[in-house]
Amino acid sequence: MGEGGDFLKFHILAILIHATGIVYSFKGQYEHSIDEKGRISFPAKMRKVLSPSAQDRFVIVRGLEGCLYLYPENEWQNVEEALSQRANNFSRDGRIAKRNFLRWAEDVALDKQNRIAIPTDHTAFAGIDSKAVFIGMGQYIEIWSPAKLNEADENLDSDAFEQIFEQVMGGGSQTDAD
Amino acid sequence: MGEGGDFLKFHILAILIHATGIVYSFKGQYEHSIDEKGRISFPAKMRKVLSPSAQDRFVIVRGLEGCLYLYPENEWQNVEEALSQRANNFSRDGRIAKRNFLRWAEDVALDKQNRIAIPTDHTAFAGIDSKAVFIGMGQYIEIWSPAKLNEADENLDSDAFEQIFEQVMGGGSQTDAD
DNA sequence: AATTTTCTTGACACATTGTGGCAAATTAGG
DNA sequence: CCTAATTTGCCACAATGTGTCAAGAAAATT
Repeated sequence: MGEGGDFLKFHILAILIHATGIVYSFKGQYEHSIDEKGRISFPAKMRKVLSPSAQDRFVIVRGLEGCLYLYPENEWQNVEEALSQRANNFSRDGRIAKRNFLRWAEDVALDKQNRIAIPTDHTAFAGIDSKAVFIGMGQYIEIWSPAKLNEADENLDSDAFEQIFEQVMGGGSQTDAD
Repeated sequence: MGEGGDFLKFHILAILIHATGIVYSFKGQYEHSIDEKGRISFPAKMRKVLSPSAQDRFVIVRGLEGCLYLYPENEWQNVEEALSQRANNFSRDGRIAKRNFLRWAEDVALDKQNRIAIPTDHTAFAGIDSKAVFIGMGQYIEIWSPAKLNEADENLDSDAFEQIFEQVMGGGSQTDAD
């Protein structure tokens, strides 16, 4: 009952939020377990940050350093735009770049229990078996195997980190102007 | 399906998608096997992205780097337009390009089991025998022999690729409301 | 501290997809 | 015509993907 009505409400809300320029961003870290079919529940706190225009749909893609990137549908459009600007089909390098982006990109969606099914290609690539870590990265989310994440942490040069930290935090005042 | 609410949902969704400019495009990679008659099943996830105006019909043509290009019918029209414009502007090279593109173009269509029959000319050209790989490239699809694809991968300059990757993936955050 | 609500996850059932084998239909050649 | 070769369609099985339910854990509320 009233499903159509709720749906309509939902999208009117989406339009309003879009119009008023409210932008949420992902943050925090959450470790969840994956079932044998590759399904993992999406962190509730991240779901609250999801723009309704994403419609609970994502694109998952191979990332750098052996992790996966999860883009809400609405954000992914920006990626595709950037991609078509950077990588045109008329140059060989452009085609190669485009191919190697898109070939590892797939649509995923939240199910009724708020889980996403990570394709087996991607779990294999990221070395994920029974557990995975979601890390909020602002406009997108990284998904890591706990083991690989530890490795990456160990490789972190803490001096370099402090430097970056200071640079970013020092300039923070102008970032929120919309 | 076939319920009133779903019908409504579908059409509201269609309108929203149109309004927000969401354009589906092919992505992902799928390896399927070919039977001895050259038939290969079209990836289900790509079928979901197909515009109804394509009517399950495609044009298959020799591509660059030894692979095949598969264009949905509706998209092929744009290709022909672009071709005739280029042919006019750059007379001799344009004519050659046009001729060598069109002469290897053939119509294919999904059969009732959602397979396409790749002409033997084309499988021979692409070096495809028992397996083939579909790669979504946005507006069209590439079809590769697994062996040739591996070769092509080896030509990928991974440093250059990471650079492009960062540019494209990072570009999402700054974009304002449309 | 007790109760309610939400979240996570295991378990199960069912739907879809990919593929091989085989039959029917169509085409081509003698 | 009749036969051979090719194309197209159909069925069935296995594997995978998807949907649902419900128990337990965690968090929030009273």
